[in-house]
Amino acid sequence: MNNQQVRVRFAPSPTGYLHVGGLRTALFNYLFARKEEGRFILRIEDTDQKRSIPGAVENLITTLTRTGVQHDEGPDVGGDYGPYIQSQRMQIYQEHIRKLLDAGHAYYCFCNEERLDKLREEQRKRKRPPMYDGRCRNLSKDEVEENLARGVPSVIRLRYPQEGKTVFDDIVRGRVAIDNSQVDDQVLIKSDGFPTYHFASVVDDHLMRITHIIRGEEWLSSVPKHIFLYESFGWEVPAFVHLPLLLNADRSKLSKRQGDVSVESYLEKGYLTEALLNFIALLGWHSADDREIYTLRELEEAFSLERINKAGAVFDLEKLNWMGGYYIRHLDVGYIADQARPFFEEAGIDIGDQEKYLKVIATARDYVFRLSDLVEHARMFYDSLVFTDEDRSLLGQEESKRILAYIIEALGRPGHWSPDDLSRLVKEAISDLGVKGKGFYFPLRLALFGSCHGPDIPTLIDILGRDESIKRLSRALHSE
RNA sequence: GGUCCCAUCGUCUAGCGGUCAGGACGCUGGCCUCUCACGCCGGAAACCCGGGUUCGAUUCCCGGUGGGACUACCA
Repeated sequence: MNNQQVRVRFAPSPTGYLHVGGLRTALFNYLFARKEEGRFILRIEDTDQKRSIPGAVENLITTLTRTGVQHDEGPDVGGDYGPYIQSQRMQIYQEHIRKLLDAGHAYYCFCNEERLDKLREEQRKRKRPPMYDGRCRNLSKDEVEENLARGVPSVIRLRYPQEGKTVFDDIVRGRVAIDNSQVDDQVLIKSDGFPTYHFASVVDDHLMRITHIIRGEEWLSSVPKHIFLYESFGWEVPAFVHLPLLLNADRSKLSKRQGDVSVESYLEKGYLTEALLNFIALLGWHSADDREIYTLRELEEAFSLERINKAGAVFDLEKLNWMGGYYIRHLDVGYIADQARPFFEEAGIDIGDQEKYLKVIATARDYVFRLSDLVEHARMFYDSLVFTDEDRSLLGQEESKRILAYIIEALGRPGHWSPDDLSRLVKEAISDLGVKGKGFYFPLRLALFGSCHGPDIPTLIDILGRDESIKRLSRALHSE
């Protein structure tokens, strides 16, 4: 497969949402494809009828697209190797299982679930690995025909060799060897006629000309089955790349129950896709230098399979938060403002004044790590302020009143107030009134912003504008 | 239980025989500043254990321990 074009795929099952581990897998596939000028394919693995959820495919595509991890071929955009939804490929699986059956690499099995359960239970009790005992492995042709004719429910199993061992090379793990005696006669076709993952993915990966299988480490131990299938068909075996798992804080495989695992939920909370992607890229991959901040485009350039880590990586929310804040502060203000707009609309805040809105975002973004938090840090620029008794007591002091009155009077004078003018005004006020430090700033900030702590006074007045500032100061002055 | 995978600060990681074991998050001290936040500067913090190989092992090999994954007619 030397000069072949690189083709990789992300093959999620449509369970309703995109798992962050899935996004990481998708991202690494995507990055490798871009880096190698190959193709990134999206394939839907919906062979489990029970787990398929309506609308899940659309949602998956929407989310993937939102993050920028864009596929070149898939159910929505098509391609030369479709259909890209497995439930629409039943014919293909039927044809291929026939070949396996004819060649003796697969066989019908009529064991029912009850017998299988009992078998496994006993094996477990005897501390033997739970595996199919091969009862139907050597059924005569007649017996099979008869059972089929009688309509006995059946599955089709892989006739996996019981001797020898399978050795293969994984790009991140190196050489891996597994004894064939450890490998089960995996079900290939379920009693409902649908293929299992193992069968469908091998057939599709071959038919779709996949060159590198990049997926989670949980698949590592089933590679021998897959290799045996490729060889049974006489197909070339693709390269394997098993990614380290994403972990909970307790180092178990990342799962819900221990926090959010759906990409949608992070997006809903207002994490920027830029931050999420950058953060996730660093879970299991790292460049040789100390660089950690990358745009998607930069990742496409820097990525390589060789620098993928072997050990699992804990999904550390703290670091994601930091990165979220970093991106909110460093990306273009206008862009951040646009991205944040839906959150303000949802909160019912009128952000019609674009100039003011931009100034608000420019200030508020110093305080947050997600878009949704921007709302809470911007509220006081839009809503009328609510004072506590303690606030009133501070505002009611003589000195506070003098300060407020002074600024009200000054702002009331005709003319335009630039931020520089406002800084000058503050300095003059301090010297004229003979009050400084917190004694000066706290009442003012409280009156304008609703809190003693926050942005500096010129910034506040500049954002609010002269009229609103005077209004707030006056209200505070008469707040008793 | 069996098989496989993995093992550097709490977390993400750099390291590919000789380094004061580097960076980032978090924590922490300071600076900036009226305050908060941002930002900047500094600090504490790691090579799982035991054998080898070697002049010398975090690094190579073996064993142990620990953790994880898989062990379905789920993917």
